[in-house]
Amino acid sequence: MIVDLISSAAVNAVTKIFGVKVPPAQLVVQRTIPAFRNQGDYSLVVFPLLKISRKSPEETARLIGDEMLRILPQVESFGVVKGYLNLRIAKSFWEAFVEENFSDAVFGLSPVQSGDPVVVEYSSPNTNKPLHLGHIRNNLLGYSVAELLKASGKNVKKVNLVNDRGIHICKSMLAWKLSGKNETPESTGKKGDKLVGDYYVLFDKLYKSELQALKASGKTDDEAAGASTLMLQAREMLLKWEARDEETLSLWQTMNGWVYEGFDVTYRRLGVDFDKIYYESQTYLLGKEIVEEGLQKGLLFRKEDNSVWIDLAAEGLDEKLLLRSDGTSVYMTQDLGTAQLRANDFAPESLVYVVGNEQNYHFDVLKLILQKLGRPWADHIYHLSYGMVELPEGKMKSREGTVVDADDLMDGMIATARTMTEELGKIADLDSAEAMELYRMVGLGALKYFILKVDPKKNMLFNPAESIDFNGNTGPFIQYTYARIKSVLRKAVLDLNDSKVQLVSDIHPKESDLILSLYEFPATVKQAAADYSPSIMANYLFELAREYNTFYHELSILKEEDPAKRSLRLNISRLTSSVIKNGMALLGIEVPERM
RNA sequence: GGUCCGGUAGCUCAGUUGGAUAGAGCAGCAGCCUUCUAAGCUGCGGGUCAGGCGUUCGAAUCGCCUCCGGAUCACCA
Repeated sequence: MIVDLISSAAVNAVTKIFGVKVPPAQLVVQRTIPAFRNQGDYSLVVFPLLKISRKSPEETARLIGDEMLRILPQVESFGVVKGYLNLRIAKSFWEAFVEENFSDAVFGLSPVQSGDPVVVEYSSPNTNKPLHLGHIRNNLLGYSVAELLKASGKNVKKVNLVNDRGIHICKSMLAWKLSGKNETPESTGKKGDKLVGDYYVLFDKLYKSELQALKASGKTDDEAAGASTLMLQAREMLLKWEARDEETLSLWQTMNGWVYEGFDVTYRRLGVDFDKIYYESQTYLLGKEIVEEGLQKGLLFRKEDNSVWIDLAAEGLDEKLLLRSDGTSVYMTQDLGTAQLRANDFAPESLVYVVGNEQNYHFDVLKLILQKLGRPWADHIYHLSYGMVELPEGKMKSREGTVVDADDLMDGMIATARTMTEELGKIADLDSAEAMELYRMVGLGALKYFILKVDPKKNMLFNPAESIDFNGNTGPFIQYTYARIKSVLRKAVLDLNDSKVQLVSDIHPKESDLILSLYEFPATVKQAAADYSPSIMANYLFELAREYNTFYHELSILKEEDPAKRSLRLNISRLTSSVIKNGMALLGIEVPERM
């Protein structure tokens, strides 16, 4: 990297001039701000060196600049503003960069390594609840982070953990049994996950009216809850399930099967996938074994009522329950089992959990328990904690019907993309299948970009009343830029073989801005992966597209007379297109050849 | 109350390990299609970076305090 070259050359220069070897960390090299781009491309901040040089900032910068010019052939000239040494990188360096990479279809992407895998868990749905906007954020983040890690050279395994058992699942089963009239996805035409979700809601409704009736007959809240026959039946059903009762298991399998079919449809549309799917019904028993192990090691303790706990007061946390008094497992028990299973399955380098920030405490505890149990891999558990998606009136609540359904939202985005595209009327010659494909790409591109451009750890706002934009800092803007480049490239087939880039004249500022940005793509991939932050990639791509558009507007490409310039611009265009395509793919966003 | 995370333009958001005059988009106003795709480009207006104190040559960024918002502290998941 040129930044590293500059940095180490500066260290040598300082050593030579002032006789002091400074740590490279003290030297800040950054892209020159637009106001001084006439002086250089990268800037060295010399303020930290004043104590050593004991000269004015300008004088210090000049001395270092002179020496840099001598020892670093990539530096062509320099300028000084206050304590900033602005270095102009030689034209030949950029020419060589473009020439080397313009046709590299995987520029900036590292080949996947075969080392120990990074296991990324995301999605993790509850089979009672159809996917909503919050899940969309989770899925997009998880998918994108996994792709970014791959692109930075990691061996990545994407896994999903399905929350398929427990009292809540019994509730929807019970409601269906009591008043389902044998409805199926086929008989109703409903998506399986929606059908089951409806029964979950129905249970809640029936339960509430039962409570109402009990309270009307003079019972207190607690008494009513205790007397509820519905809740009693749900508990009985859970016991039957744990006892492997055939009829219960069969209903459970049938209804979960409907849900999985429904989820698959949504996952496919979202474009996310998994290498392995775990089910809590298959991990909770292992969790119980781990609790047993903890008891034997004296790490956990049993209360008089038979419940099992861990005391984390020394770590500043509370006592935490690991097994109920009736011996059944809780959330934490299952997650212990799941983590162990994953460690057994993959011998992973690290375990990444994409889970909302409401569970920060849970993951602190999970990691701590596993560490105390002596699992060395527990040190490499990382909770990628992301913020909630809020509506103008606050958090989404399934109970209050304020959730934004994932399928509905995607339908809406695609419909808007269609309206918009038809109004613009540029693709009248596409057949209907191609057109539908374009609407899908653009609609989903807008949605995905809207979500991924925000820093994961921050809460974000979604206002259903204002539709997601298609202009400005949006997915479609970047897709449009791609389609625009491809249009130029289609018309330039012959010129593209001309791969030699040798300019007689200077590089235009718009060209060098763009090249500079392209040059930074590989580092951006690494940065985004290291920070688990797709938003870094999203914002980079927006800047790149914006720079391309100003470049496109100010300079002609195909009509440029000078063949060397034409060739350079075409090659820059081609490289920009592949960076956009590859970068967007890391966000799970497709780009159209035309739009 | 304890712990954690936020607070940047009217709105939605960027802002790398502290670096130059804090940036985009939307909304508003004014321009640009007989010329490679106008989902674009150019310009204008818009800021006490919640507030205060401190560290530093230099603070939106680091530390302390205060205010505001959110999450969490369940024999729910």
